[in-house]
Amino acid sequence: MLLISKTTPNLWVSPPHQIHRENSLTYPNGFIFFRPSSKTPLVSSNLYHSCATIGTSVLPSETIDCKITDYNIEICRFCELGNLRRAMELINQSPKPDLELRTYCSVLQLCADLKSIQDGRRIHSIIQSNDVEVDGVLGSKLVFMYVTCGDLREGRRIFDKVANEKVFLWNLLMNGYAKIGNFRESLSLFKRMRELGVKMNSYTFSCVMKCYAASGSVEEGEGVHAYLSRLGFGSYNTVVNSLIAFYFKIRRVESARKLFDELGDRDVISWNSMISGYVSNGLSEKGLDLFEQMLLLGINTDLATMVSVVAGCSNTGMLLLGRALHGYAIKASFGKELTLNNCLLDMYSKSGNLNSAIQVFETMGERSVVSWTSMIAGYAREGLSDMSVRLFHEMEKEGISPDIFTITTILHACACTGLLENGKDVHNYIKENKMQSDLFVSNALMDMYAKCGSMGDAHSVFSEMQVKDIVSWNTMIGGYSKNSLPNEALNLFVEMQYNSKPNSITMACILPACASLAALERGQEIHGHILRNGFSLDRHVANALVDMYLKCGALGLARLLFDMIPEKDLVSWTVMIAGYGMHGYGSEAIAAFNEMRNSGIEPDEVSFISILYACSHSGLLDEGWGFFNMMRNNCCIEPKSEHYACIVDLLARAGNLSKAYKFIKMMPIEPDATIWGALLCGCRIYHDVKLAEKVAEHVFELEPENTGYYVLLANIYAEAEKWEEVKKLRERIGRRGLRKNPGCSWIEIKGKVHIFVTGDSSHPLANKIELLLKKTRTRMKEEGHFPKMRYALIKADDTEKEMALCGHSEKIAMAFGILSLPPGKTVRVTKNLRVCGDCHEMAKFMSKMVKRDIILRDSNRFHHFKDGSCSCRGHW
DNA sequence: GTAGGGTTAG
Repeated sequence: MLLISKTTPNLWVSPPHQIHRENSLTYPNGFIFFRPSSKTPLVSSNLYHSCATIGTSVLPSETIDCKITDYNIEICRFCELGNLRRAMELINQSPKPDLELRTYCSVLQLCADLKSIQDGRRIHSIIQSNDVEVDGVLGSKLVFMYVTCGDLREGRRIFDKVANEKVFLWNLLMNGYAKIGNFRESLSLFKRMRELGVKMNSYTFSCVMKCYAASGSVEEGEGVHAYLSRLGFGSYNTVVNSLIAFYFKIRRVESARKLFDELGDRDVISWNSMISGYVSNGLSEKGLDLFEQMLLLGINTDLATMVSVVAGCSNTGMLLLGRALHGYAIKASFGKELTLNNCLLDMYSKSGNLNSAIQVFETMGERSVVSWTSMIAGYAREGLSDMSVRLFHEMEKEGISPDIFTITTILHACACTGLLENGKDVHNYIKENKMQSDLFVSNALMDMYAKCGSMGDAHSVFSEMQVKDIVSWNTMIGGYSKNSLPNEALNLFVEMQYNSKPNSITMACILPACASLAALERGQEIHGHILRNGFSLDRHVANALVDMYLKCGALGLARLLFDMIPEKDLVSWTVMIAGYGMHGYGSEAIAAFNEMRNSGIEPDEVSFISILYACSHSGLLDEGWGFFNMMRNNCCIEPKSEHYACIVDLLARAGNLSKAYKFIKMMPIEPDATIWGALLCGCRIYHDVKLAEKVAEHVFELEPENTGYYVLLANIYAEAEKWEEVKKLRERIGRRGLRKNPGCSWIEIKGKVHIFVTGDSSHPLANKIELLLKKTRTRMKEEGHFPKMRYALIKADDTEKEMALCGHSEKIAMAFGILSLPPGKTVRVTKNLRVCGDCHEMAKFMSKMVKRDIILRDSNRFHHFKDGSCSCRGHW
């Protein structure tokens, strides 16, 4: 037996005797589905058109006698037969003053039925030229004709003139406005009705509730609900159906359910409203349960049922049921229905069956903008953004104009794979078609620029937006955070609070900014905000908090928060493992990794990067190799350049420089600058100038603009006192017009960030800082620690070198921290580059001398200095 | 003579 429903499987596969055979279809796989009702819009409108055509053929024009005595009777006869062409011909032939009111009415009715606005206008002008008074029944007919044919403006003009008390016309206009999305006008007509005391009916209330649902007006909607109940319309199923849709729209699922439960005569629309309501409120399972009940109760289903159920299938990943419905739809001749095909296409693409989606797309007869958009989204979902872009151009060639959904989808596709140039083309399209006023479009545009790393462009979109919502702010803040512009992120976060109330997503966006600055106090402030607003239950927020504390050096606090996460996901574990790694707790990282696997969570490629880095920061060579092999052999994850870089790093740090070199040469992928860079770092640690030169050439070729690598090689030369080579390299950097990224360190004290650059003497406490550093140096010498001259990097005598060493920014920041913070408080310093060896020595000594912990975060990892030693144990 | 439910998204 085949199971589709997880909840009540046996109900889906009923034995044949339990159902009404004449009303069902049985499939070889055991599925049984009821036939839908025959009511489909397509069939009924076709039927109408066929009748009109028959009218023409039965009464060809030759059979009409030219000597007609009563034109009115003849015209009305043609109208009854639906032959508008002949009716119009006769009107043109007839002596105008003879035409009667009922004749005008009949022709106008037919014009409305056949949606022939030209003929309708012609009749209107005949009426005007004959000076017939437009009032009462004729006025109504004209309004009816214009509104039905889509000329709402002219219909409204006549409506206002004839001052109608007929509820039918009010309803007609209200619905006309609702259909074109002008809910405000529709509702203002409703208010006018109330003022004038026009007697309302169920049509009025259905329309009004639809408008409130669309505009999301909660209080007004509830008010009208109470009003219509008082008037006794609370039991009309058309009214209740629209109330159900209203409550689902404002996400009051329980209220909708209650109305449905209390509704006496439910029809297929009531059921469909419930199913689609559940599906669009993220409760697809409940929607599918109702569908099941519908089948069991033998209630007819129609196209709309199919559409909602297919949408429910794609949300719950119940592809098996979806496929069965697809087969059924074809047999029930829904196979050509555009909406259903769009739904099926979306279902296949969301469930990862791009090929099935393509098949639906290729075979569907009619394609709308929705079909194209779903297909573009489908390719983007699979990471095939190039295909998305291609399809976008193709649809334009086919004459289908992209709408705002298409635009946001194609922007998302560009964002996913960093297609900045294509994204800019879309931006031009947006400008040409004046779509930038749409909030979704502008938000997607900013997101695209942010993901492509172009924050300048993102900001110009942001600043030009007339209306911003919370998504706009979050996108910008998150963009700055991810693009290493934490100060911009924090500034914008402050500005945001004057305009919009932050939500949990804002928190997850701003925390990485605190993390990258190691701004612990700012981070703690935001943590307070999170607690006060109850955002701590959000998974993303909880993970971002742990990450922030880890990167601010508060490992213990981070672990505490990590332990408090009730359901740790892959991200939580990966963050924690990486945290242990950067703090030098390799074995704890390994323990966490194993704990994660024991709890049933399988590592992905990112968690392997974390664990491999943890191994390299603790010098755990064998363990690192173990994880690298586990990844390839047990987890079948193909290593990427980051993983190879970790292994090179591990080998190089352990001193296996030539092995690392051979490893790079044997890699199945082309090594990038990071991989060679890892080996270059190793060359520095083991002072291998010869290999360094060879490696550096690879690096310079791959990333000629990255000054960090030139500086690294310059340092290797300087440490070997090859001053001539240092000079040459400096010249080479100068020729390329490159400037060295200046080293700087910062420390946060009482919420204020103090930044120091190399040789900084601008600080008010500069003298005291210098004094403390000199005192420390003297004490160090007394105890036999001499300055590491090779780190001075300039050719000078020892006194000058000593002075240059003292000027390193991390030393100044540490000394300032010791002077400014109360005794016993941990000094936390962050540096944008790697810590220098001499500073590292001095930090160890200082921690013992002034009896306090110093935590230094450099660009690579954390160093906890305590009682004269460092947590890195030389692995850095 | 009118209506109520149906697909695409940040």
